[in-house]
Amino acid sequence: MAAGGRRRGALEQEVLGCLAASGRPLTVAEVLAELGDGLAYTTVMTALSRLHAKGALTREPAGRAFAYSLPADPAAMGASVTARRMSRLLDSGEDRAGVLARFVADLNPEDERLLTELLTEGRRPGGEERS
Amino acid sequence: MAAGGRRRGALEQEVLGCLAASGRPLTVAEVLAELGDGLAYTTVMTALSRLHAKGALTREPAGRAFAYSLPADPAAMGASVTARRMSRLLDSGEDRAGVLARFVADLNPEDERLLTELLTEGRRPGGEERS
DNA sequence: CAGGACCTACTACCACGGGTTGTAGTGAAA
DNA sequence: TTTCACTACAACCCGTGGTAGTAGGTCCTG
Repeated sequence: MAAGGRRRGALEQEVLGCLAASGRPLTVAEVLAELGDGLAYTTVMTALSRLHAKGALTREPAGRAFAYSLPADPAAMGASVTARRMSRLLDSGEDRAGVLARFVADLNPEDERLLTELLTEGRRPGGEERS
Repeated sequence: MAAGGRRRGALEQEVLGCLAASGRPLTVAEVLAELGDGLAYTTVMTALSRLHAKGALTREPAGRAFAYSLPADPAAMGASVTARRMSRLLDSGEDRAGVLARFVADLNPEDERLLTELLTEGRRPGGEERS
């Protein structure tokens, strides 16, 4: 980060603000134009891509670009980010089944009920891209 | 950490080594005696307690002390640590159900099958203390 | 058709700060 | 005296986030 660059998280917050103000999916180029800070295209692209990778944004193809948007339910962003982090932890280990077994063992009965429902009735949160 | 203290992770490794060499659960005092480094009781106690808190060790009451031991299957330590980290992530959020729903949505069919089994047949890894 | 614009994935470097770990004291209880 | 939970401080370092270039591919225009 060169002198004069943003504080940690500041760019991401600006990007999120753009998307919230827009109310429709935006491509990297559109966000870049909105920010108007002389940033490199790839800086904004990386920010959007990272936000998507950590579950904070959804994206859909728009021509040969991607258009990024906030989750349908913005309040769900936190849940999505946390879930993705959990998934990454699960992926980082070697004994996947062992991890899952222990994770489940620590759940409370309410959680178990919910999971059972989700797994048996195939309910899924909708509208999010599967990577 | 005062000058001459251990590198990060070294104390934990020594403690784990004690437990592995012993082959039976050890109390803080016993580990302290084994290490024999002039450490404060509470230093060793904190190390053991933290290892337990992150899922690396199990413990059982031994009088008014706790006796710590490696998991029954030492290979399972990694899985236990990862599972605990996942649990802590889940606990850190606000929308528990939303997190779980999204986490499950990202699982592969094999994982789902396993989870379904665990949840419906009540299988649990045995011998570990529930906190 | 060639060149430029646009886009992505990949890569890389740097700053930073939050989480982890070593160390240990205190207070209360047994 | 021993033990635990709680608390606290300092050092460290890994993951995160800002920044941006490169390579390869697609599309559009002159």
